[in-house]
Amino acid sequence: MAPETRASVEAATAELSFTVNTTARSLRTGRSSLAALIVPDIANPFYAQLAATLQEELRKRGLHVVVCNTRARRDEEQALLAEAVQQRFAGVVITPFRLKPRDFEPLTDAGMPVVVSADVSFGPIDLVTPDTRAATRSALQQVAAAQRRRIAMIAGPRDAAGGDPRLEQLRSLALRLGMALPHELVVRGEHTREAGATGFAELMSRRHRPDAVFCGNDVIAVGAMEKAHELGFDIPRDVALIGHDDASFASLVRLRLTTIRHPAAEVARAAARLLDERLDGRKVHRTVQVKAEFVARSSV
Amino acid sequence: MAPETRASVEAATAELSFTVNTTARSLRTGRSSLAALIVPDIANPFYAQLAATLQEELRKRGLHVVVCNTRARRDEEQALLAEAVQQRFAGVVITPFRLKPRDFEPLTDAGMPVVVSADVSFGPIDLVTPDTRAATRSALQQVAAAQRRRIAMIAGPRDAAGGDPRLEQLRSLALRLGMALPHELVVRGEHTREAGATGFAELMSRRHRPDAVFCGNDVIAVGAMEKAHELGFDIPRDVALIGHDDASFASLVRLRLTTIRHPAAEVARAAARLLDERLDGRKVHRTVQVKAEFVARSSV
DNA sequence: GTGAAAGCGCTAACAG
DNA sequence: CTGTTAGCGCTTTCAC
Repeated sequence: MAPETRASVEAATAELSFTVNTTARSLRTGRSSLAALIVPDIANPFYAQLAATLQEELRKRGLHVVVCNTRARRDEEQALLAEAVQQRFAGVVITPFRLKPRDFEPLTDAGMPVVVSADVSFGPIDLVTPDTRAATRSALQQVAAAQRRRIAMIAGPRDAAGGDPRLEQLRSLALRLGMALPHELVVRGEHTREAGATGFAELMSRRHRPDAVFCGNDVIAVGAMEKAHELGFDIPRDVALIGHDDASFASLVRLRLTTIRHPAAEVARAAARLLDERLDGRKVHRTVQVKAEFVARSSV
Repeated sequence: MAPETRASVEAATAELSFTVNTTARSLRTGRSSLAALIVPDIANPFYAQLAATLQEELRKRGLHVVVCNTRARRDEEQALLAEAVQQRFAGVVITPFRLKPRDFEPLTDAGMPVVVSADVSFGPIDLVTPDTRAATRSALQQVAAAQRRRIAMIAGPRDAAGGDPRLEQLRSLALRLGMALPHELVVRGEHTREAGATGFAELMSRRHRPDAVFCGNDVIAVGAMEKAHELGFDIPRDVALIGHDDASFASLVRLRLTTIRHPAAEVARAAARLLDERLDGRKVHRTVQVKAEFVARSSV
């Protein structure tokens, strides 16, 4: 290209503060620079880490990541998949929770690249899946070595798509190692701290208590931990606790951190409100102050 | 609308599996249904919670959230702001780290709604900011009540935009309460666990050790905590530790959780690679297995 | 090398 | 209430 042409174009670009309109580009080329990440709960540090790394990787290809939370609800999962087609996203990475293989057909029919991250397959679709067998066996062996024989699990909900492979695997491996995972020591709930707390309390109220509790993920495990403390159980002396995922917090903290609370949820709500008002036509700028709070815990 | 017309349209819609092309819609209307959230580190649970709530709130208005990580780097912050204009996003919510007020001018000139979430103002722009004064005072009072007088801080980097309001506030309140925050007890680093660990080690190697350490955020505090354990310091007996933000993990764990590690970063990399290959034309589906790992910590 | 023109799929405006 | 049309800003193609 002639250097003078280039210079004149660049001058005009700066003058008019021109930037390409990627919407028009996408319409013309049929290619969007956005990929969707659809997960049950982006506030779960496991998914947050997933989002961070995915974002970094896809950036190399010029793709941005749209993060979508389903709160593990089937209707939201479906709505988000439909939206991905409408938006002509470049691709979708999803951890389905209550979706069925059929739900993906519109996407694959439309030729949209889809990658599923899950313990089990969701049909003829790209899959990233963990091989947890050896790890679960190691966990059981360590439990057995500590003379623990009564295994329990706080598992995910009964209606999750693909069943509960973590539970099934634990059951079959426990059997093989001569340990019991009796039906009354399997409790179920959502992947939340509340479910973990409730489940743990329930398990420890059994006539024959478990001496090791496996959890469907680390969020459940943390709920169980908190309840254990509340009920005066010592972990691991009274009962062993094993999570799933190694979400960042799992290794982190040895005691409760005293802190100055900056309320993220409140901040987000305020930001959303400000954006809303702008979209509704507000012209002058506003400031919202949210109140920080000193939270005294055991590190002081 | 005539019910028969409606029926015929819906039949055709289903027949051809038609969905609106939101790209074309955006081009025509000039309105995008995407808002950007630009933060230093989405893997930091504080920002993950922010993203989750923002997403939920904006969803009510039909907006999706594009999550962008800057890794606290000024060049990435600038690139992302420029990208927001190009993409004609409906709005931007950002926690700037090394940006200057001038960097926002192209956005405001283009009429794009921008909300800043930060401790200090970044010019004539909507702002969500925490009021940490009373909380910091409470923290200092509790520290003083425990007969601690030598305060330290592991602060953020020196070149952060807007200085370090958390440090300034701590210094001025400490002074007012008759406590010392001597210069040699202020160390600086990025908002990472590594910086927290390094900073803590440095502080405890001082001739006159601090008896209370404040941290710029909870990620730093966790790094400090780990280093304290490694060096054999007991918290809070030997030294008090105070964080900032109350990121979800801050209150959670009383001991190190044994878990089965599901490597989120590896999963993300695999998913990105699969997406890549699809975009490059691969037609058959593939499965990637990542290895889970049993991580024995103190809960078993 | 540069210039002109068509058309991506939609919405908004207007005519019937 | 329905049908027609222009044009959003870009990329691609083809002619110069």
